[in-house]
Amino acid sequence: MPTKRKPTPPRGTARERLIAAADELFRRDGIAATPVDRAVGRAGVATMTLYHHFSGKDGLVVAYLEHRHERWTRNWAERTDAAESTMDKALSVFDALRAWADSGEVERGCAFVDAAAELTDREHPAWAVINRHKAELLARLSELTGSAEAGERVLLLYEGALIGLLIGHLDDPVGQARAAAQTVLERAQHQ
Amino acid sequence: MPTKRKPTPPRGTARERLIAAADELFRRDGIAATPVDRAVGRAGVATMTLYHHFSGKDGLVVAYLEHRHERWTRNWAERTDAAESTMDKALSVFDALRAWADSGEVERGCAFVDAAAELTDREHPAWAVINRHKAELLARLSELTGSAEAGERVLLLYEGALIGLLIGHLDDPVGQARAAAQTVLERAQHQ
DNA sequence: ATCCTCCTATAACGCCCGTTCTACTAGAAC
DNA sequence: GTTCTAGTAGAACGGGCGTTATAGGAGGAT
Repeated sequence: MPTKRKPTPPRGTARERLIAAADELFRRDGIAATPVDRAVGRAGVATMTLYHHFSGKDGLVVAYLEHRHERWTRNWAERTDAAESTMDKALSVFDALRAWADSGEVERGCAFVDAAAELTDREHPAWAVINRHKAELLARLSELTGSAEAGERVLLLYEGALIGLLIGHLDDPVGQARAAAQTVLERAQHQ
Repeated sequence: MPTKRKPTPPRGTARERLIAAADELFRRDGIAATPVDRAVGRAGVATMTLYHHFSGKDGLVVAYLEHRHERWTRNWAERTDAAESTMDKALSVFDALRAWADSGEVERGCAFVDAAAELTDREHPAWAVINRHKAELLARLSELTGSAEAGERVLLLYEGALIGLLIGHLDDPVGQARAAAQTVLERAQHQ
């Protein structure tokens, strides 16, 4: 167990710094457009260190997406817990998204949508993470809304909001999506 | 005016064949992952021909997106014209999308979303086409639904359906989005 | 017949990228 | 103090890509 190895780029193990650098660069510039050397330089480690910790660039991409998934899941769960009514819990995904967006994390939309668009080869190991992320999202939304159909429709609005954030052609995609979702849910329970 | 130059890859001018090849390859494999030589080979023209007709790969990307935009606009307009009620006209974007998807054009979602995710540099000339496409989409939807807000909400559902088609984690994203949009529009007019 | 335009064919240039090799270093564990 | 682990540094390999240069051919227009 190492106490501290290299204080140059201050905190964390080499592995953590690599993931943090990938998180920043893959998100901002895209996966294909980010050479491993740039991520390695940003993390302040040697090139070989990447290959000691991951299978290669693909492995780093997988770790990056898993890291995103964990952070997002945690962020969303906090919002769900903070909500009081059943309706607010079902809509908490939009509150989490707004907080995410306000913190500047989403200038470029959703990491998983971007990755899905970029990695056209479905055999790429990252697709397993993408599929898992979206499946868990749908499962949780179905649970919170009380029906698979309602969960699916809220998910559609959530993903529409993500595109709105990516392209930036709408004033307030998250607010509009939340309002539309509320309408959809009210209709679902009045019936 | 040439009558016919080269019958090897049967039809169209060199320019048209280049765009057709780009349309196929950029869509299937992604823009960055498609080398110009492959598009050139698919079109059955010489490499230099690409540079006679376009400013380079970027120019071909722009032409590719413009071509997509025109085809989509035509396809959608046909569905709108075929619809009878105001409601069906407002929802015709989903019928157009379903026809598009059934014809196998959308195995990988929306060309504009993919391009937006891939081209992280907003200065890329393709972004002008992306912005124009989404702006026209929103304007037409607002016109058909009768309000900017309703248009925006239908657009969110449309884009959610696109992501559903890209990732393939939903059974029937287009049908669910259409049904949710109908709910949203009914609520909008009862109020 | 000559010109002009469009297109072809091939090769090359310069650059970037993912990965690997080799040899080395510094601290922790024992 | 020796051993082990994790990391470092730098160079190199093999391959791919966008673009350009050169030289030439084929067909309609005049």
